[in-house]
Amino acid sequence: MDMTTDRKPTDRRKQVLEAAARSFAAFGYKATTMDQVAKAAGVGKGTIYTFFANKEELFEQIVRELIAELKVVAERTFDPALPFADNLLRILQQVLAYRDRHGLVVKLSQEVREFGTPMANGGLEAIERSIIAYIAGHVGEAIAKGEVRPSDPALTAYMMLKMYLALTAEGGHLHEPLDAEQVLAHFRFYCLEGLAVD
Amino acid sequence: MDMTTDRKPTDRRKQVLEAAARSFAAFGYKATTMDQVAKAAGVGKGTIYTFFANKEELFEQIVRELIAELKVVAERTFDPALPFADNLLRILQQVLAYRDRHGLVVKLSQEVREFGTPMANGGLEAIERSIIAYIAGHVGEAIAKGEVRPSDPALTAYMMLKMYLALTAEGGHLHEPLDAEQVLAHFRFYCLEGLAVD
DNA sequence: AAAATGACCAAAATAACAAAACGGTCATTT
DNA sequence: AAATGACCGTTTTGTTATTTTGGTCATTTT
Repeated sequence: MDMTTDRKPTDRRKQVLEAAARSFAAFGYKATTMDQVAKAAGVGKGTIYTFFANKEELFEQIVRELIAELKVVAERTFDPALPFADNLLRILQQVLAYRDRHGLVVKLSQEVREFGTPMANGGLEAIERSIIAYIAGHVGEAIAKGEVRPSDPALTAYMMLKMYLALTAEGGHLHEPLDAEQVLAHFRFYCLEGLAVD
Repeated sequence: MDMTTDRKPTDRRKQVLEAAARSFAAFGYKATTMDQVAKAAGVGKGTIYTFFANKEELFEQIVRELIAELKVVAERTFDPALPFADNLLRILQQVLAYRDRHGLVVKLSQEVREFGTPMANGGLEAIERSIIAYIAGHVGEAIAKGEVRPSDPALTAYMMLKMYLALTAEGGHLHEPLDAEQVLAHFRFYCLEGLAVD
């Protein structure tokens, strides 16, 4: 019997997790207090500590759940019938769009920019690492199938994410923003085809 | 007669510039005071304001000088006989190495990380923009000569810088550091040749 | 007369201190 | 046995006093 997924009449653990998820997304890591989470979850503060050793572990669990959601989005987007490049573009687009619309990620990004909260930064890095690891898996498969030239899958996945982000958000004031179509076209150009003449 | 380059027995303007350059490099923008610069330059504080309207203009002049130095390094590295790809790699390597060894850039980077000083950030962005603009010029020429496939030179230069930085510094904890040779090989692979199979 | 200066000022940064809020514990209650 | 909230040492925040800073300008120096 799995004690973590079990639905009791009053599932206090789930209540805590849901209240914490809402609070971290609304106020960020630093401004979320354990008293607040306890009140929102309708449990005593001490109860939280029967499930989670401390605030950090509670937060890490919330981040783990978000990463699992991202994986679901990615798996739903992946189509084995499509060529690697199309899957890559579709997955990057879907996963990053989901990520950027997710309240928790938006709030944590703001918190890192504004206060540099180490925990918030750690959470965002964990999310980024999981995206890279997921892409790296597909890159590895594509290499095995001979769809792309051999390389270190992890490094290639990292470079792809960085390039995609450079074309979309991060560029900021250094180049005028590109619409979705332009981003896809440029990503194909820079990352897949290369600049060299034939 | 050029009053700015003229060498008088006591060239106060130059004294101020040199003292300011040393101070900004040693203490950053915020922690450099005008009293300190005046003392180090051996002039009265009021004298600084006969040459520069305020602290910001003095700082901007120092940054302009650094950018000019970077341009000299780049021009010295550029070899018209070499193919575009080789020049690009050499220039990126030389310019970024010079930049990263320059006390002012190192200190300003630390200041931005630690305090987010807007002026320090603005200075670093000006340096980055000037590097991109310089590379863009060479990209434009390479396109005209048919050495690389057509594209927006400014965007391409921006992407090249981002990729190079992703392979060297910025990667940080997300991939193990690569030595100079590996960086060059990977940069060629990702940026110039592309991932697509022939 | 022109250039240079440093005492001076309002505004901003910092230090010092008091008060409030925080994460985490545990004796007590349910 | 599970849940709780009053409680505790520590950290964070709010407040005020003090210092420092960028910039000016009447005076001095050249």
